[in-house]
Amino acid sequence: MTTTSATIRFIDTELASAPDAHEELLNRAFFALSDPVRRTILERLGEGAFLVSELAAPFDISLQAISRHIQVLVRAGLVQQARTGRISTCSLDVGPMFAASVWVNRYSKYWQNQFDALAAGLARLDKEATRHR
Amino acid sequence: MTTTSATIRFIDTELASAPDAHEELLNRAFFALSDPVRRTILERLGEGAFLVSELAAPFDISLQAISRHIQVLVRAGLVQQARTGRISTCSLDVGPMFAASVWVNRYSKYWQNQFDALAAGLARLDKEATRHR
DNA sequence: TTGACAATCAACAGATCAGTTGATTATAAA
DNA sequence: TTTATAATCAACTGATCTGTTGATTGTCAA
Repeated sequence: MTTTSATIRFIDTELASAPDAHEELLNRAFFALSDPVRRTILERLGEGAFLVSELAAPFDISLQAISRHIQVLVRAGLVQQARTGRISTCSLDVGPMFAASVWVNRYSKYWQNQFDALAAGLARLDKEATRHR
Repeated sequence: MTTTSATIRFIDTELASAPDAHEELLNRAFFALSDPVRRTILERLGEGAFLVSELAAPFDISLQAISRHIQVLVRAGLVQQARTGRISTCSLDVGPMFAASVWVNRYSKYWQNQFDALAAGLARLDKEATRHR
């Protein structure tokens, strides 16, 4: 390593003091994942660390726009930035992605038995409809 | 079953004709998941089928707002609605959620070796920095 | 020192989002 | 038939998103 680099970690005091910080991070993680440009950036970062300008190169939009996309990813905790002088190295932090995966995967069990749940729900609604009659 | 019910499936012709329909569905699924109200609705639907008014009851916002939240979920393919008369039964469709899970879980392998990737990326950047010198 | 480069900041325009209230449609009940 | 209910539609407001261009900061190179 030629230069010391201070890792920039996003510290959101408002977020840290909130009672449901985890939920807010889920909001940001899912929102960050809802844009194809940001997903492509994440895919790229899966291969290793890249500069902002390198990440921006494949896209037709301005460097400033890409910089702000990266800021969204940083605020979601998905990406870390380490500035060394004038360059900023971006790398993946899959922690929040793991949290998103955990949330989504709670539904995988319903994948096989959703018909049972649907049937049960319909039966309950039928009973309610009868009660109203 | 007391009444025949026509299952309403969202057919987006613009989406169907697009070359990257799958990517657009991912956009919508992740965006739909980025709101805590919509996630709560999905959690509830994991237990079975519910009416729109039942889903709206726990929230402090208007029924119209909840109705539009559900529309977002339907457009993402996460929820199906079956109208029988004046009532609309909502149920879960975990297909797009499964797709989102697949996308996210591609990164689980980087969870263990991200340090190697980061190290490799930094080494490459070091080489590039040397080349520029 | 001067100039080029990486990256971010700032201000703006257009689009979308999330909530509201009021009107409307369609069914069930009195 | 009249009335109440379930749900959506329509129009509006304030906030947020995404892109742009122009200016600014900080570092490296000539």
